[in-house]
Amino acid sequence: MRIVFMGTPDFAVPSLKALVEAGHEVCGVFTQPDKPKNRGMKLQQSPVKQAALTLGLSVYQPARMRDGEALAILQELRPDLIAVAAYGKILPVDILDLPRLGCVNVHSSLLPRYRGAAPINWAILNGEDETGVTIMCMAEGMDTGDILAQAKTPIDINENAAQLFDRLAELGAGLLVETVKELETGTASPVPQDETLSSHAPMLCREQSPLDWTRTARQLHDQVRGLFPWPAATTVLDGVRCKVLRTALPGETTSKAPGAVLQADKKGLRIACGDGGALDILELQPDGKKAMAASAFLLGHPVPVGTVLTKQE
RNA sequence: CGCGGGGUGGAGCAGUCUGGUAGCUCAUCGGGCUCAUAACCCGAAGGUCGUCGGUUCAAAUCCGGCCCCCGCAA
Repeated sequence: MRIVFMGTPDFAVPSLKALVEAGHEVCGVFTQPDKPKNRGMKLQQSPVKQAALTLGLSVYQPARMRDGEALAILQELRPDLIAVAAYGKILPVDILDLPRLGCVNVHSSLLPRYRGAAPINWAILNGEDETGVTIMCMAEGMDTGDILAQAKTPIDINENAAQLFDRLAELGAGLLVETVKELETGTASPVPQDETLSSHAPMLCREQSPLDWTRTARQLHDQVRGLFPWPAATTVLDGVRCKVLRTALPGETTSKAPGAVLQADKKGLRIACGDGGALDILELQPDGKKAMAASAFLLGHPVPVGTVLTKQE
């Protein structure tokens, strides 16, 4: 089948590779234009672009989808299907209607729940114990199209967003290939989404980073793994802002005030939380430094037991 | 030239402003204590202070070039 693939970040790469490996003719890959990013503002290619070039595929990077140029390219490519995974651009109707078999999207949640930009993170932030991927027909609304296929997966209590990202990217890639096969044979059966169950997962922002120790131990743990690796949960230790990269729930209860340091030595760093629970900080990253074990940080930064951490904006 | 922090024994830091014996905590090794120990006590090993050059009687420290790591912003 002739397929145009549209995607940008790492999440989309497995889907692109899977389509190629399944023997489909990926006649074009759309991805966001190279943008100046990172330290030094160097021009950076998207992960999908890099993968596409490695695979020897044609790459297109239109700045706009609505000015007719993108449509002209697609008319030239004459795809049977457009497969989209985290492309980052809204497709206008004339593009959605172009391919014979339409446009399908890989979305990393169990729609209609967690529509939007950051479904994986929000699933963890909300303490979900299950999530999944959805392949859907693309419609004009944000992630509102009919569902073609879904696959569920449990979320481990200690799994972070980056790990779940990787797993869902693979899960989505496999499901995409299966669904494309069904579309090819005409056995696909689209099911409308139940609007009453829909929820939204907006883009993450830095304001979500500071840990508020009056929250429950579980909520704080979810915040740490849900925001990993970006923007990451943060707290201030010995006057240094630190990203909190990995935590554990020791199951201990305490009567100490929320934010109180219960233990700070080579065995670990344990903080009292709002529900009388406690949270172990295992790994952190001070500003300007590399990630390190919490016990290593303590060797050079005294944090006396009894210190009370407060939420810092 | 987007803004900023940093590179000191294996780890995390101090020392740099105000040049003059390289220090702290932990880890490691040896010994001791103990029913025992990741605990405690005693002792030891381990560093051309990122790199190249300059100034100086003397440079981790002052000056200049280069390499590398990281945060912010996008």
